[in-house]
Parts: sequence; structure tokens; C-alpha cells
Amino acid sequence: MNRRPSKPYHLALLFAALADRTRLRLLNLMDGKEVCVCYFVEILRQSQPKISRHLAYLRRAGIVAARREGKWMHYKIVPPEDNGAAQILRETLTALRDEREMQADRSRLDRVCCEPKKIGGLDGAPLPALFLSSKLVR
Amino acid sequence: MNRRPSKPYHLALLFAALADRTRLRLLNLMDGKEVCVCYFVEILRQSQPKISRHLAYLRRAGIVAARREGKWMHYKIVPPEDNGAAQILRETLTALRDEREMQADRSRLDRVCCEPKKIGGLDGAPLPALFLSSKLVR
DNA sequence: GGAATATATTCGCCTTAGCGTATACGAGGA
DNA sequence: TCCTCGTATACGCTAAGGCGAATATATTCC
Repeated sequence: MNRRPSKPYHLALLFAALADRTRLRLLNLMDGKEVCVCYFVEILRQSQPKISRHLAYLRRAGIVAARREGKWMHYKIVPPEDNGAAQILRETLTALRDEREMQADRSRLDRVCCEPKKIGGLDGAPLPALFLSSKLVR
Repeated sequence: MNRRPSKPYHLALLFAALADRTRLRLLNLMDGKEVCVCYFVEILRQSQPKISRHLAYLRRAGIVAARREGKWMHYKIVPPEDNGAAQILRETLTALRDEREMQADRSRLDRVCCEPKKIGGLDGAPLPALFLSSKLVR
């Protein structure tokens, strides 16, 4: 039922998933927290289908997991079971922090999350949380 | 003249270069030493054009450098200038050592290099060396 | 120079990936 | 139930990647 893609049985699959700028930006935003799709769309200023497709790619690669909360979907990083792959993913996230665009994305995420209207907003999207647990969709 | 591809200005390019099993096997064989093309062909048992194309890809990505020695071409890894990329490449090589096929490739390389007929052979290909310096082709 | 060897490149074919656009799905509210 | 909103998927297109086969290039030896 939980159709997890068998495990990224080889590093080449992990690298293929990482070989796209948009996906790296998404991972950078998810570094350490769960993020709602609507934030990705707003922060990266990319079309919603594009964001969604890249998230699906990452999910198929076993790198992220999704959780539904009402109408919203939250994504977070799941460390690969394979030790080497996990280490490489960690290093990647670390390396991303040195890039200017990635820093800008992160601060934009922080800013969006702190907007007053969002905090208590009527239909404001849920705030990024630090790894709430729930039934995940991989 | 030395048409270096500007430098892999972004990690996505590095990951694209790593997202292929054959290229990972090649990098694994080059880990720590310079290797002649003929050994790649013999050890991976893949067609010579295929090996050559993947080596060209790695060279274009700025990950390896080539050195000509008579009829033979030797390839070796060049650490990326970017700190994060260099770290990721190191981690990748480390992770590869855990894979069985990679270990088998390496021991086959060791065995081939120690064959008596090759050591003093008339037309034996040059042995892998530990980073001889010379004019490199990137 | 011409043959032989090691390596690189080209070509044609197929598969995959990424994109914009349109559409489908799923949940909540009226 | 119908409407709306958030998200996912399908479609058609184009570009890039990987392959085998053939061919080109570079170097050495005669």
C-alpha cells in the first residue's frame, strides 16, 4: 500500500533527483522543517504544476514524504536508509546554505511565515512545522 | 585554449555528472590514482566509445582531467574549486566504496596492474600512477 | 609516407526529462 | 449536492541523454 520506490537502490538515482535547480531549492526550503506546497509556489514564484511535478519527482526518489492536512499538502525530507546516500544528502543541504539564492529563499520563507495576516488568518495556510508526525505519503 | 567549462557553477551540474552508473564506476576507479582508458574498457567490459563518451562528459563537467602519454590517455579526478562541491564529491567516493560492484572493479584494476606481462611488457599500457603531473586536458 | 593502435567524435535511434497548458482529483463549506 | 480552493496529473511539445555502429583523429612504428 505504501508504494515506496523500493529504496533508492543506487546513488545514481539520488543524484538524478538532485540534478535540478528547482528541486535543490525545494529541498533547501524543507531543510529542517515541513513546508506547505503553497509556500513553495509563492517563494520560488514558479507555476503550481511545476512545483508539484518536482515534488512528485522527489517523492518517487524516496527523498521526501508528503502529509495531507485538509486541503493542504506538507512535504518534508526523509533521510535515505542507505548510509552513504544520507550523508551525501546532508552534505548537499549544507552546501546549499552557502548559495545566495538559497539564503534568499529561506529568508523569504521565514518572512512569509511571520506575516500577521497568516498567523491568525481565516483561511491562512498552515505554518511550516518542525516535523509533525502523521500518516505520510511517500 | 584551455576550454574549461567556466567551472561547474552550480551543484546541479555536478549531480547531473554523477547521475549515471557508468560514470560513478569510472570515478570509483580513478579514486586516488590516474588511470589509462584501456583499463576502463577492460575492467568495465563496456565498449570503448561508450567509455570515452562518459569520460568526455566528466571532463566537460570539470570533474576529471586527461593527460596524454603517447598513444594512451590517462584520466584523474580534479577536486572542484567550490568547497561544497568538493566535499560532496569526496563523500560520493567514500560511499561508493561500500558497494560491492565498486569493490570488485577496484580489485580487478589492482589485479590487471600487477599482471607480469604488463609490468615489463613490450607494448603494455602504462600503469596507473599516483597523480603524475603533466600538461592536462580539461 | 603508410600501416597499426589507442582514443575521440559523429550519426541515427530511442528514451527520458522539463515545460506550459489544460484538466482531474480531493477536501471543505454553503 | 454544487462550488471553490489547493494540489496532482495528463497531454503535446522540445531538448537532452545514452546507446551501438561507423568514422575520424592522433601517435608510434616500419
